[in-house]
Amino acid sequence: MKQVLTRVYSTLYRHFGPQYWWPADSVFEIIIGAILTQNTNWQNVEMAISNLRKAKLLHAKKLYLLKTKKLAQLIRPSGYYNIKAKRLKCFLKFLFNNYNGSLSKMLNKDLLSLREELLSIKGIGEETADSIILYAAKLPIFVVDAYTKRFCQRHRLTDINASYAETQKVFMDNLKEDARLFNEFHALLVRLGKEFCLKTKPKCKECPLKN
DNA sequence: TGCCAGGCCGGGT
DNA sequence: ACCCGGCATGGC
Repeated sequence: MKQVLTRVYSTLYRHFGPQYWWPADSVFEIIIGAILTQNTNWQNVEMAISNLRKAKLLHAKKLYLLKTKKLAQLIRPSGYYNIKAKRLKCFLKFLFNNYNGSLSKMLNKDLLSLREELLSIKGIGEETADSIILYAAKLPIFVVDAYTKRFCQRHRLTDINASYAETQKVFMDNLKEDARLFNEFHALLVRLGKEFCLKTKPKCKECPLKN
């Protein structure tokens, strides 16, 4: 298994090169994006974030003070905008109630404590929490998303209905515990997924892993 | 034009 | 402990 993963990683890296994830200008933007991208095309998320940027609202305090209704309208292109506005507000309430709005204070703790805290916030599940831990806090946890699961299922690294935790374990038990590696590997799987074999209807013609 | 996208929650078995 | 419906836009 270790060798399989190593070969997959090096093949993808050779093919695509570094992905420079997470695509965002700030830690705050990473977290907002992580919530907005739940079951949503990243292109739509970019439109929503662009709206916030144009309105100069990409700051914790500003969003914290913004009415939920107004926030919902701004993030409309990301879909599920009512529920996502509530989720963003829920996160911001947590941030201000517990850390006086300081992201660095919130993120500056050990991985398991941070994960537990994030999961206690309504609207933040395992993937969103792990994305924040890996890409915002830069701590070594492997992010499992739809592409990651499909990858593991189709390559028989897990069984067909493996849980989030089981899928995550495949990577974490067989790779060096290294945030930089986890970052690049997950980003490469998403890149592969968007372009080739990990869509719900796979198009594997030119998949880099074909051999 | 219908289907899909970088999930999560709440209520029901 | 799982399973399912609901949430919604924009792109192809």
